[in-house]
Amino acid sequence: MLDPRLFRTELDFVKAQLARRNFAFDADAYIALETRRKDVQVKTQELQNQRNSNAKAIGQAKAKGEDVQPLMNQVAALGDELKAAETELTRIQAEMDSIMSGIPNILDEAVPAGKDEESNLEISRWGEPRQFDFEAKDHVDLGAQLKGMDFELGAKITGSRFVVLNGALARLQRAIIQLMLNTHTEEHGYTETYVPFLVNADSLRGTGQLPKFEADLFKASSDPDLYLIPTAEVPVTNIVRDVIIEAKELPLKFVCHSPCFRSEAGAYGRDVRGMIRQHQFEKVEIVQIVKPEDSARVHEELTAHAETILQKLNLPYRRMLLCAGDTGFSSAKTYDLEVWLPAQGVYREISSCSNFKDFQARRLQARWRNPETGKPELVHTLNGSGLAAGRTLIAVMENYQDADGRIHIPEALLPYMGGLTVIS
RNA sequence: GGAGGGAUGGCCGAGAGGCUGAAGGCGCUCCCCUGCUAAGGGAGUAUGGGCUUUAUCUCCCAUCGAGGGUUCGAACCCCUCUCUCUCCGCCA
Repeated sequence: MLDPRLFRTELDFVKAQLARRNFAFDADAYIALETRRKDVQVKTQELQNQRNSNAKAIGQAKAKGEDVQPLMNQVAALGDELKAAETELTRIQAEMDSIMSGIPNILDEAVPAGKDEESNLEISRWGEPRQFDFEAKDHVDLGAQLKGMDFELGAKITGSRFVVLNGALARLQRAIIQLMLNTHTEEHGYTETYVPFLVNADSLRGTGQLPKFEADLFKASSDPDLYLIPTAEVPVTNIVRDVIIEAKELPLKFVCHSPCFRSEAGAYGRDVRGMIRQHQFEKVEIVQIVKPEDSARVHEELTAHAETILQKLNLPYRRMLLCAGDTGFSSAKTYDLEVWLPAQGVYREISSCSNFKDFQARRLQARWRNPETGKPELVHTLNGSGLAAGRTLIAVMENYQDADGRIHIPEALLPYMGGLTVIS
């Protein structure tokens, strides 16, 4: 959610910024509605004021034992008018709320123009893609050969885009998760959290998935509606919903491993092969709640925390700054980390690290008490995958394969593999 | 799943149709007192919104778990929902 004051005072700026995202914003309609809101709100509050002072006068007259009938007659007409005004105000506010909650965040100045991933900007590159003296297999072939990755079984049990991992590959994924959790807690100062994987609609509104992106979510048929989390970002960031945090508590740093569930209706036809795009996958998420002045610096740090995992696994990657058209709805600035996948010879997204600034915080009413003003002010929220575990599994398999299709365990994972050094 | 109790400010807790945005206590902040510590005295201490060119104060509106209703007037009465506690049942 953007600051409504920004719309009142700097409408041209807002229009220009939203245009960068190709977001069509009907400023005239907005102004008309806002003008109406102001009129109706002022009128409503005046009527409420009248009602309150009338009621008070009646109360006082009654206490003195005076006849209240003349006063009662006087206020009789007020009720209907007030009710009508209140109804109208509620309707207008709901309409404005619906418009506001559909407007994306304003992009950081550093975000390059562009309509899709073609315009993303490469910031840095780490590691050298390994030269293979044989034809590198992709994770699907490797997984089948090792009898540790079964998509048909996933389809039988549930449906398409689900997988069953078995034996050493299942353990390898767990080892990857362990490495990530231990690194972020022990080296980067994050607090490990365990959260619900089903969340209510308020939580999804808080982080920006609702109302616009319901089609991407799995909804449980319960009363009230609950949704499977698309990322741990949702429950973890909602820890601070409706909370005023003391300045000395900041920054809050959480790391959370969770399964993620994405319906992604309409995504069929893209990345159909293998574990790249599944309805369910494992991810380790890092989240920070910070003072506004710190968020730009923390965004760099948090991205570096995710990069640490790739470096420990010695996986070549590059850091991309997403362009305007590719940056998510709630984000002001996003870095994607893309890992090298040798079978396809491409870099593929394995982490997305975003600075939401106060966009989520405003929806969440997540605030801190600024000691300088003594007032509650919005915090900034950030998060990043640190990393997507399923895709990390793929990357390890493909980058650490040998000519026989065996997987050599990266050194950083050896402590978690119970003595296993090669999966064959 | 069944029966019953509860939800009020940072915390505890009074309040049972009108002068209650809310007694009292604790905590916190500032001031006074004090050689230091302790004790004591005084003042302040919810959030969102509106109006205003902006800011601050005053002012106005809303909020006592959430949403409806009754009423001139609701923390208080009625209905629905959520959460929570106790007991019973079931259970990893």
